[in-house]
Amino acid sequence: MFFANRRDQLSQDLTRREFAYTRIKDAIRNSQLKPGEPLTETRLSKLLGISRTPVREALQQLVQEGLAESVPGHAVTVANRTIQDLLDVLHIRSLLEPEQARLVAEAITDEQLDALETVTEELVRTAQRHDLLNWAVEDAAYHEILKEACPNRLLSETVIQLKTRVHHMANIDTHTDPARLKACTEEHRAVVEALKTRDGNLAREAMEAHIDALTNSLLRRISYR
Amino acid sequence: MFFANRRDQLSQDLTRREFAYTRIKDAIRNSQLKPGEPLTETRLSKLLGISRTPVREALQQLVQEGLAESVPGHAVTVANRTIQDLLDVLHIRSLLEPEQARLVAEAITDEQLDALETVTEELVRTAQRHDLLNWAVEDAAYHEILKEACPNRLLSETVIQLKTRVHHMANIDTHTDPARLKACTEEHRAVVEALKTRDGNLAREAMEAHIDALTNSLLRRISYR
DNA sequence: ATCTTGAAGTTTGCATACAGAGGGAGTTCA
DNA sequence: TGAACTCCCTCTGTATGCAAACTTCAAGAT
Repeated sequence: MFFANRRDQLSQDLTRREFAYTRIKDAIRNSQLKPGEPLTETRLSKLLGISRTPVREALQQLVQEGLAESVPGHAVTVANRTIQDLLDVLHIRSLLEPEQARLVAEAITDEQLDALETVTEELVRTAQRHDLLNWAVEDAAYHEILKEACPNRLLSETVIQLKTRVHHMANIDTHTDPARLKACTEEHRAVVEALKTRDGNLAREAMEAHIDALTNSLLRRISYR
Repeated sequence: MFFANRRDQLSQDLTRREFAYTRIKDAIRNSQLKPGEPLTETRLSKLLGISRTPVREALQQLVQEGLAESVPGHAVTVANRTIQDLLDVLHIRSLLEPEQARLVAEAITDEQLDALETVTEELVRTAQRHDLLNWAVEDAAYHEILKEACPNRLLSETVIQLKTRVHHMANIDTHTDPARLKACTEEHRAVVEALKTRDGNLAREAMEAHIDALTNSLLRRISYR
């Protein structure tokens, strides 16, 4: 159901809009809300126990982030992404993330490196248990650190935005394959190792290798069908 | 004033939200609304002759596009962009647009090439009159065609989004310099010429040269201060 | 059989009402 | 003089009401 736990429903320092936003977004991500499904304002507002106004604003945000689609004067629906969308995102990431890695390598602080180290260890641990949920959490933390360490914030934000756009496809993404998940984690670690040297080119190459691996894994998966 | 002309105020096939959005966006672009200025919902709704609801939604959209900023529980303000923001955008564009040009070169149709040709002629004409307003319109049309012709739509949309993010800085951008405006137009034409050959590498290089020129012009301008 | 029409019930888009948060002026107290 | 408090006013966040648009579905027309 939409709310297994009502405890955090309206925790003090969260506006109703933010509350609705995170709930609906999570529901899309874990496929409780399926692609193409109409997101009726009244239905959601009843489910969430709030009025239509904040729900409506949350939906607008989701549409702008590409997680939902809207035809004016018509119900908002959950976005129906394709494999091609995933490939498109990867293509853009292959242009942005290596450069991001390069910039980060030349600007990262020791504290940030330590933080990355910790996150990487968590990635390894969650990958071993095949704990996809927490792996994704750590992956987000990883990107968050890169964002903080990158002199070009907009670049990092763009990367994150692109990732969230197709995040609800994680199930058909490479991460369902346990072997691939571990390999992916190793690639993350390789990037961190490169960052440690503060050699921009090394970091760029490590990130390139990572995105290439993601892409190839996806392509291989497609060709199997 | 906010509305020199009331004639198109609520033209039939435009929702009030879209109406508010374009009006406020235009006002930000031409500096009728200045950076840091608070965008009070009631004030705007009175100015626009509509209620707070669609204004509020328009503001939300502007915030997500980076043209405005919002502190929760506080008025939305016009974003205060810096030269560094402009440079950051150019850096990202330098990663994306050459690749976009490459993809377009390999997929563009004859009709789209014709359309680009027409737009380019308009760019030349407006540049000669130093008609910045219409030049910007044609530039948008130019990018719109590239978007249509690019197999990776998301890539094109990302580029457009990045451009709009700093579009209201056009005044301190390179375009205030007449010579630079003409040069810029020539670079556009060079890209189109390259696209005509349908040679991906040629198009990529032409676009690279264009972004580099933009960046260098901006850097030169900064160093003068 | 297919297209048109139309009436009922949803659903969106917008307006408006209201409560609580925030900011500022003036006043009190140290 | 300056700090803190209070009252007032404005503004945001949210709820709700209402009309127009849209969907659906079935009856009627071609």
